[in-house]
Amino acid sequence: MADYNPGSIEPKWQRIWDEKRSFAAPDLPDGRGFYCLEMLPYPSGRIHMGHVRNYSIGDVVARFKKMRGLQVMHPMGWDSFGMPAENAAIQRGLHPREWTESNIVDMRTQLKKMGFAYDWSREIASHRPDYYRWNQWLFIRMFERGLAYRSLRLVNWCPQCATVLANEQVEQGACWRCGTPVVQKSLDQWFFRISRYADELLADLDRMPGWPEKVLTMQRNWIGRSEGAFVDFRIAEQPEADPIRVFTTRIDTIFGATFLALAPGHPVVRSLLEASEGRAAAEAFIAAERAVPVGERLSAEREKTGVTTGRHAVNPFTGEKIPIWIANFVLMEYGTGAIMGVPGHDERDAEFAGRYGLPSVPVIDAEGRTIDSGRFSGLPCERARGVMTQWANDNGFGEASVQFRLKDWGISRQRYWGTPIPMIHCAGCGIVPVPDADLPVLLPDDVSITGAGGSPLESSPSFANTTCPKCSSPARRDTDTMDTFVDSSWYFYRYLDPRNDKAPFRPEVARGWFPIDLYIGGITHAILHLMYARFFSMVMRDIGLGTPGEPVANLLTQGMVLKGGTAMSKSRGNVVAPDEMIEKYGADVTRLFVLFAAPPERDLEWSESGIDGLHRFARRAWRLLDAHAPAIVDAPAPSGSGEMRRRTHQTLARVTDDIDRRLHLNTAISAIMELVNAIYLFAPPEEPIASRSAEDRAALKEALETLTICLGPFAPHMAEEAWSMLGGGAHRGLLVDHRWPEADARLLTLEEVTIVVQVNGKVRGRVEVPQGAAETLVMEAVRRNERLASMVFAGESVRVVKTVFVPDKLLNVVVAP
RNA sequence: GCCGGAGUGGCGGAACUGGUAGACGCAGGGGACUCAAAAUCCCCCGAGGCCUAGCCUCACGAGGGUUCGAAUCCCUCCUCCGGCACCA
Repeated sequence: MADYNPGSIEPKWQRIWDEKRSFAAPDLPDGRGFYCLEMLPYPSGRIHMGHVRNYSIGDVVARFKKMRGLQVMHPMGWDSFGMPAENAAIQRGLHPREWTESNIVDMRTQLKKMGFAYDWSREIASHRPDYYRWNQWLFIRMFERGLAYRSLRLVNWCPQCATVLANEQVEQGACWRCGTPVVQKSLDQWFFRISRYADELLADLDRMPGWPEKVLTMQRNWIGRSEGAFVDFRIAEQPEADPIRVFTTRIDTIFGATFLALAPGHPVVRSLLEASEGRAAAEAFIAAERAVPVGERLSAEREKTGVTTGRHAVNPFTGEKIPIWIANFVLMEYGTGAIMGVPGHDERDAEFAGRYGLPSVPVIDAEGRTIDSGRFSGLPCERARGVMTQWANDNGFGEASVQFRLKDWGISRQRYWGTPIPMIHCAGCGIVPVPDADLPVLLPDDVSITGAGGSPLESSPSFANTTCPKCSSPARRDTDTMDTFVDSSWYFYRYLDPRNDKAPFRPEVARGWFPIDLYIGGITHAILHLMYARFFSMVMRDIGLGTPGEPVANLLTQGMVLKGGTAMSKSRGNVVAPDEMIEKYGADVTRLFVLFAAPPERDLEWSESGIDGLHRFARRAWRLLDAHAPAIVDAPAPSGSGEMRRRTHQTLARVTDDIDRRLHLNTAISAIMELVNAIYLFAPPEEPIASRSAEDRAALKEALETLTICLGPFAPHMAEEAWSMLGGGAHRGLLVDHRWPEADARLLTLEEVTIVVQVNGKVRGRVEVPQGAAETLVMEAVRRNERLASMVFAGESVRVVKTVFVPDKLLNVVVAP
């Protein structure tokens, strides 16, 4: 008799799994592979409860699939480039590399203490040259295909972080990291042409049943496809100049256009204003707009203001001259930066027109047909759009067009702790990629990291100064680094071939393991990371790396771990440290709690009494196993069909289905709890089992073994210890290598079943009948039941209208007075 | 505003394909063991009512509908959470 002591059994089994390389995955699966992936952590220093939850969910699935006989790929690594390392360097004078490496050591130790079944031989870390070298290699391949390009662009600039932010990193006009309002700045930047894949990224979403609807919707919104048309408006005062092109989704309302509006940054503005008396006022307006931070500029609440140019556009459909305005609500970033204003059918245009006294002309009637639209009058809107677009096309002043909200991905960062962009700027040759043979371009060490603006790499002469690979004359390296989202966009391929120094990975391993069977991570990555990961997979496919277009077959977005209703965070002081929980309860109980307290996709409220409950359960299960194991080690296989056996197989069936099909890990655990309760009643630990019948002992052995197997994925250490006790010692194989059994279907059904009897749909009683009994037999039983019979067969007063019979479950008798 | 998700006991949550609403756990109550306590084990635990060994009525955000039967399907509405949002 030994108390449940996780402090001793957990390290013991962790060591044994490690020594036996229990979780090593083959480079290539033999056709029965399962890739179970969890989002890799940033090595901030400590594992938090969110990690524990995320990785516990994945670990249950990985261990279960392995026991099911699949070859499981379950790797772990580090998303180890990023700003916190630089901040630590500034604050503590540590080199980002030292800080990062030491955090990795600490966090790896913590993960190992949780007993996660990772193949640690595949561990990767994105800050190491053998990883980021392939970021550079991929960048150059993308450059060669026009997928990486340089462009001077107004960018989102965070004054606090002194860096450029992608649109995706701007949240309500503020920096996603520090919350500082973002401003506009014009900078030469590298971009990835994700827009080239917009159609594919969108279309695939309709064929991804393994992703949550929520995420699919978020991605659809983000891509923001809209169908419409370009229409060219000539400038009345400058008939020889290029016309102004607008984008509209409502060409059917063009007869109601009463003005044309340009974004303040539209390139035509300059020539338009030449010799215009409104020039001074217009330029003042444009200058004022430029000073407005991006976030404020894009806010829908902002008042719509503008200024007239004094020029006019000619509506190609009507020949009418309409005034050209510059308006703050027209965005250069979307469409053509120019719109036609239709106050009659667009709220924003109406607001603007109202302010400046521009007319409003309705051109759609109540039935949704065009009116006062010349030869196009009387058509339903939808049809009018097609006809009018065609007409514009035929006459050379327009064409159908599809616009996307999705912008190309700006990846240049003026930071130190990231992948150096492998490009060289030569005065004679222009922009030249670093030859593959010279990769990786290493991050230099002679850099002072101050946190001031600009790229830290510029402060390293040894880095910045180089020679042109083409002409050998002195040249300068690009001193920006890549957005760290690049690192995490393809890491899951590198796990498959982590030490390959010839290529990012071999195409055959990607083909063999992909797509990822289950990817688990936070909903916070629903857009950014998961969109980029899809994009990269498509790009790598097109480069010929053997990747599928869609890398992830099934996605699980797990909820947050809350305390007191809010996310755990240092600033709120409501953080529960996983270490302390392991110390106090052990890894198994910690795992059980985070899995039991809520279904995986929902938020989970941390509760001290809740974890106590799971601790109680673990000890309870342990007492049973510990008390009975010696007496039933040699028990034979059971042959009967008693209640204990039925409960055992029922539990096995439920747990199997809950993990395999439903991913309802909380109900799987509750099923195991029910089995423990049932075994307690069948064979309390304090009553010796030796005096019971052989069949009882056999049934108990089966129950305890099944309990142990079911506990395996959830509380693996305790289960492994119990497994060795039930096998009479360590000489039987490990539980992690044991085959997960099938429930015996014959034992799942009862000989006698309880049929619910309803009268007019209300439950009125129950009758016992043999399993599979026909309706007539059930009716007989009802007739024998005094109470039910009085309701159903009360002579003249009631009449049975019909019956509804569900075999082995329910009989509904419909009666009328 | 548009799009998604969700509303079930004191609490976390079950109820999968329309078929006994509240599994399992927490909190609470009672009992057993104990000199006592802790630990442990067993039982009770939605609300109201009555002719109180039992039975009835109500109850799954609100209201309607479909159905023999609805937490589950349909319609309308309310609330909360999340995403997008001057995107033409």
